[in-house]
Amino acid sequence: MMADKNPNDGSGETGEQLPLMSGRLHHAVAQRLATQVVNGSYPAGHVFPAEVEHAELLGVSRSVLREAFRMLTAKGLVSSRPKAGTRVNERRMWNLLDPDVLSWQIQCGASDEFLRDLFELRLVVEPQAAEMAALRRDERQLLDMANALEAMERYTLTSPKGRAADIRFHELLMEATRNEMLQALSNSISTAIASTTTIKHAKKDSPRDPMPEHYALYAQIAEQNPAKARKAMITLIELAHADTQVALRR
Amino acid sequence: MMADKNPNDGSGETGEQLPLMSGRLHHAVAQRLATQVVNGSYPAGHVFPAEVEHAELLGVSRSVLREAFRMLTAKGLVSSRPKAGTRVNERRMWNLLDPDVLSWQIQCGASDEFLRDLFELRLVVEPQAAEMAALRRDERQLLDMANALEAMERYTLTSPKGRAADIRFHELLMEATRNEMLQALSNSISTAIASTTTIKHAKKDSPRDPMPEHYALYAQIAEQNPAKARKAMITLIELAHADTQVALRR
DNA sequence: TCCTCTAAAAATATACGATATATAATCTGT
DNA sequence: ACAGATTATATATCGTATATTTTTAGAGGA
Repeated sequence: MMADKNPNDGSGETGEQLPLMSGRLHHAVAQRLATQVVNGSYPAGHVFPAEVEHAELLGVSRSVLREAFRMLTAKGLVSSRPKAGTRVNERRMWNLLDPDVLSWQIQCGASDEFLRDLFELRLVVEPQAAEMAALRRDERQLLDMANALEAMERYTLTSPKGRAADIRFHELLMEATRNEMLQALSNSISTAIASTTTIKHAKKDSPRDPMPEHYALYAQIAEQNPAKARKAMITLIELAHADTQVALRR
Repeated sequence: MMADKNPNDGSGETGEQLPLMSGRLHHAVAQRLATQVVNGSYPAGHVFPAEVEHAELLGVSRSVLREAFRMLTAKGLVSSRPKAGTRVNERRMWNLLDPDVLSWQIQCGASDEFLRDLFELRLVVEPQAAEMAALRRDERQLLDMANALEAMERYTLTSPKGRAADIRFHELLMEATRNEMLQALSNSISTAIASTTTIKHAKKDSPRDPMPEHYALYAQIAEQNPAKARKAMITLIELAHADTQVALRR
């Protein structure tokens, strides 16, 4: 982008390739590096080439490379010190709940343990959240949730609109808990899982209809019945988990 | 730091001041800006001055300012586009669970709702985590937990060593859940709360002895009794919450 | 000979500055 | 209301200087 004296046309001098330049360059570089860190190409402790050399290798300016590394640093993936260079942090230093880190992990072929952990976390957080939502939701939120479900049913999860409605429903549910951090947590998870949903429904074989459990959950939120809302949420998550496993298994 | 032709001596041209230069400059700038974003000095929608002007205002180079903004962007605090400038995002875009964002919020005088949300989240996550830990812990973890508690009792929470032991105990507990994301979540929260603990125990008036509930929790983990471990954890969190409230109330 | 401490050196990220270009908002004329 | 020109801005590159940390070398002592 922009000052293209030595343009990035998708092929760096040594055969390295960026995803063909969409959006900001530093973002593309960050994504590329992050992906390789997350998928283990660069294991913990790995030291990257020196800035000048590395920038040349990638075919980008040093500033761009530095800004890319700043982003990774902000997410705990790497750290850098003069003389020592920039190195990959141990996994326990990563911000695993960061939306980007989450989506990178999924892009890099989510491992079975990753998916297990993710759904386990959902099972910890969201049933409790459903309880809170049942107790604290107001009429406006309830109405919006109904609308979201209607849209979800009309467009189905095979279309982007339908998936957006699904996400919207979960967002509203979390908003109803009136706990900002719970919202942040659950939204990270949902959007991450949503990207797997795309895969899930990409397959031609018609997947199970997800509406019944959604309506069941909605009904209990409407009834302001926390215990039943919790159970409905557990059911919903377990079905989603099963679907995802089946879909990714092939 | 470093190329100091127009050095940052703690007083920018227009009276702006950085926290007197510790560590990396872009980090200091990022911290300064983030603090002001988080505490509401720059409300959502606020547009920062243009890069050149802003850099001059802060008395730093453009690269430094840009890298600082990259970090804030990575944490969802701001976003920037050509011509439109760099602006503060709405709160729901922020990565509220990011360790830095969390600690910035605490530094900027955690509001009552913030603290309420935070402990509510703990009450959602950690009792369940205690259950898992009770079921999955191994002997090594149990031994380390015992050692941590011993150190915590010996040094007490008034000393850094004692607080480190407290954190270590919680880390071990989360490690025992064998769920990386649960670890990440709980560690973010613990370290954030730990910084308030410093405040809590800075006051001279001797605070309540926190050891009994810690030992009670440990005992149930050792017994591999998930139900009782859960209850013990709930007790622990509620006591900690009460202590924190009392301490910050003055 | 071996060890410890200190000082020099080297490697590297960090920081500054000038300049060019792409991008998106705004204005302008149809 | 729409298409094109204008403009403000972030984006991107390059060159250079400096601080920081690690490594190395040397001096002194046991």
